[in-house]
Amino acid sequence: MARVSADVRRDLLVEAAIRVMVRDGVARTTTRAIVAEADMALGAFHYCFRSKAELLESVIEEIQAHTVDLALAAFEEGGTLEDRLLRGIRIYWQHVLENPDEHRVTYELGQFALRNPELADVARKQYELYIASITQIMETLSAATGLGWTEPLPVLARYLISVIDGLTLIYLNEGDAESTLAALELAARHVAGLAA
Amino acid sequence: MARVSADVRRDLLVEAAIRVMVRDGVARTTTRAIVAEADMALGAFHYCFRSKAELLESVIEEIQAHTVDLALAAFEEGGTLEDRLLRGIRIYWQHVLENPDEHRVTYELGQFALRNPELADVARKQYELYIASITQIMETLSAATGLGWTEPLPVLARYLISVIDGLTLIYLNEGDAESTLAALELAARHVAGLAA
DNA sequence: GTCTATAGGAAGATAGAC
DNA sequence: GTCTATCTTCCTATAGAC
Repeated sequence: MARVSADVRRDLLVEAAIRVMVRDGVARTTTRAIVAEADMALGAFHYCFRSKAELLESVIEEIQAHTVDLALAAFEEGGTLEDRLLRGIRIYWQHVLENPDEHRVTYELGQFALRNPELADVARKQYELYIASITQIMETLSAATGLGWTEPLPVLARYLISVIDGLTLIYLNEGDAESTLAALELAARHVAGLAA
Repeated sequence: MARVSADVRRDLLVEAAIRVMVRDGVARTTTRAIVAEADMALGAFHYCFRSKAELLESVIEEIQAHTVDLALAAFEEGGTLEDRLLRGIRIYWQHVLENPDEHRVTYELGQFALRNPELADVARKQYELYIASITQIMETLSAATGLGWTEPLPVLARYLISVIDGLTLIYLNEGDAESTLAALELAARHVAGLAA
């Protein structure tokens, strides 16, 4: 590859890594597979990143930003609180149906990071960010509709994330899209009923 | 090690593998680490199991049986439907608090298995078994209290599993035991309210 | 059945010519 | 900055003596 700044190569490698992860799984995403996907020489890897862990940190941050942006966008627009909640859930669900492997990577990366001392902090921050984002969404929803929540927000936020996470995981493992979506909507209506 | 039948060695290796997984994670559970934990020679591995995948299959089945037994036991004994549901949830939660790494292994194994062609079937069956077990528990609960469910059982079963799975995952990643248990009880009471 | 020794390969990381 | 060649380590699996 002709002369390209190391900064640009960093981005190219992060994107290539994500493609490999989505296609082959995190465990098979080796430095060799990444540089092959990015069409670079193996040696290029280590003057762009000090180590593989450093690349993974960038990958996690990239996916994080992408996910949070998607989530915030999904709950935009008006309607009753229940409408907005249901609409957000359906947009999310559509994304899962269309990109199941992308979501699988999220879980794999989380677990991989937690087992790696160099990445454990990043993994914990990932979840904290998700919780903060959902909390923010729920605050926006209640403010926009003038309602309050009958349960503490930290509890509601964890409840909603867990349902979304858990149902996604079930769907990825078992594949019954219909029952899973029905369960998701059941939970969304439950949460909507907790606003008063 | 003195002369021991290959069958006994199989069991010893499965148990050793589980200990290593709980301690070090699935990714670091190599054949070498397993035989070391079981205090056997490396060569012993391959006249007990044809391959590492064959051992992993046994590990998954062992953990499966153990988990289902625990779940069924947790929902025994009498009381109202809500009492029994809450009691079962709390017994489960106690187990998570006391054995977090054991639960982490469940998720890791599931994902590892799904990415491995030789184990993908086993992984799918694992989830089907969990769904069937929860379905059975919910049928027992409604029969014992003379109530029916206002939502289809396949939906309720997936909902309950997802909340349990999702909240466990959040707790393992983030560690707020209090909010997580509160969210778990919120879901349990919601489910109890769906019986009529 | 049981062990030691080793094959055969893939991983992350580096050295050093250009 | 860029590449090829290579170091070192660790993996699964097997061969073959006892």
